[in-house]
Amino acid sequence: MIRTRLKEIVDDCFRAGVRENQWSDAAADKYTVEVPKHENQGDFSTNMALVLAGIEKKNPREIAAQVVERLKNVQELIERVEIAGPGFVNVTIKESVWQQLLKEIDDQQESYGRSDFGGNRRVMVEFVSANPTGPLSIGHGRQAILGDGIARLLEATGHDVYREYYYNDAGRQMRVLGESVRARYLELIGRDHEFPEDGYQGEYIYDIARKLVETEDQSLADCESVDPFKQAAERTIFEDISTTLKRMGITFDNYYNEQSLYENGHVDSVIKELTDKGLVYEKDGATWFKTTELGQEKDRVIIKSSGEPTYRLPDIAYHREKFRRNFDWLVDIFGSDHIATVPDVRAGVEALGYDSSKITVVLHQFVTLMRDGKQVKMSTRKANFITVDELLDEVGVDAARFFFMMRKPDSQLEFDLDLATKESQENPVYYVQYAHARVCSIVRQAVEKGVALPTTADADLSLLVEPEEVGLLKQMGSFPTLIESCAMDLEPYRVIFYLMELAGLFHSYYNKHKVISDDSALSRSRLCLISGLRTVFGNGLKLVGLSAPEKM
RNA sequence: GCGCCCGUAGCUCAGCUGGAUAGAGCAACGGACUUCUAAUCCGUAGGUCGCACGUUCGAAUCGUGCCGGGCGUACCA
Repeated sequence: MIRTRLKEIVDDCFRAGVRENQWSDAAADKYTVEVPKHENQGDFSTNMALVLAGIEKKNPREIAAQVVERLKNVQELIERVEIAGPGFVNVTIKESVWQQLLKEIDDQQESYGRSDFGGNRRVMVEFVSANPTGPLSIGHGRQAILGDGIARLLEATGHDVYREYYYNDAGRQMRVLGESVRARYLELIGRDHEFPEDGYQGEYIYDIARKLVETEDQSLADCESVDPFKQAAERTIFEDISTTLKRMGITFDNYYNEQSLYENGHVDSVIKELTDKGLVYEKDGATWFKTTELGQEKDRVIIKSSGEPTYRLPDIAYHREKFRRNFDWLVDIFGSDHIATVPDVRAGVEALGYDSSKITVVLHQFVTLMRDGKQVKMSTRKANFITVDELLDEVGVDAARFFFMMRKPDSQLEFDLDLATKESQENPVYYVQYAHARVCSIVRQAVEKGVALPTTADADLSLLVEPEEVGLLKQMGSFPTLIESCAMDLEPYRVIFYLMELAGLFHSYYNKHKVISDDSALSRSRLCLISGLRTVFGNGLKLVGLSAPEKM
């Protein structure tokens, strides 16, 4: 990676300055090497002189001059070094360095952009985790794509990723679900029934009940327990959910259920341990967790006076199990409505002797669905919501993935159905895919015209001197760095922005320059560039789970 | 009330953890297909970065206080 190599050179320069008492080493690790905003500011820029000047109380431009003197003598990589603005040192890289990048891409192919910097660390990504009370909603869709994007990034950077889906099958929600199914079942067989006040009203409840009538006939009419209804609902709904997820290309290594935490005694043992540590007490018939002793504002109920635990308790037990299962890093993807559980879980595992800093929580904001310029209001219980399945029917998998991933998690996501449905033009999904298809088309043309596809060895890469070509090379060269930083920050949306930018550069280039021409030497060089682009577009698209069509 | 997130072009959003002249896409307007796919390109226009102080060589970015929106603040998950 070119930036990394340059950073090493700049670091050497810094250390040499320290050795010769030009400056102290107080600025070590404080300065950066970055890509500047404007084109006339070189390929990379370091703020070392500015940082040093702040510490040493010296004139930044004077220090910059010293930095320049040192870098000037470096033969490797560097074409030109200059001082700019308040004291930036701008470095221009030799064109040949960019051109040689194509060899690297050619060698690495599918693995260009991948790295092993994760060191095979075992990381669990927990996401979706929707309770099986109904079809996946739009909000779950965002989470599914976000979590999957994060998982893919971590895989690409050498982490050992385990995807897990956690669901609550023990609580009140599922009981209400079972009661809702029972009511519909009784209704269908013509018995008296009372629909629960806060029951689930969706049409899918009838479907489940209808199935029960088919398989069980009237045998459940006088059944005391809701369990058969609950189980039937859970089974059917889960089938639906996993079908939907598969449609989006998402699979899990494991589904973990709350019930098992009770069956295996994990919940009890959490209570016991916390009690032993004096962090639990009884009040008003409920059991409380002394979170105030762990830095929070108030204590929290972990077992209700009814005897049922609150969500906190199994959540803590579950996270302790994650630690016990020997993961090095726990990534939780939650909707922002679940934010309240985060401090409780952290406090809980911390109290149980685990290092909560190994948990990273990615919270994402809500999705608002827009149709005809107006917001579509939704509620799961009332069942007037658009499911992920319906969305996929309407806009397709690629558009759904693209739109869900396009925004940073902190922002509310406005999903414009009209825009995503549009088959063309304004729809940004096609912009990137079209770039890939175009690249593939050029390759096809070359083959048809009998132009042998060159390897980087038998092309003169020094012919790639057009500004658009060098610009493309630079963008292609930053791909591996980008993937690493996206993975580290758990931000798949930036991959989308990168690809859009690369596509923009390519489309401009395409409109201005001909790849296959009478000049066979030039054609060969440009075909190498095109072939590199195909690799980067293909790798990038696949990395975020989008298809890379060869024709459109 | 308190906690977290958001506020940047008419709309939807970037802005790489404090840098150099504020960036895209869409919408608007004007151009480019006998030439590797026009699902594309080129150009024009569009801004008190919510407001006000503060921190410093330098702030959209950091701090404080307001304003506006979202989500929490359950013996719901």
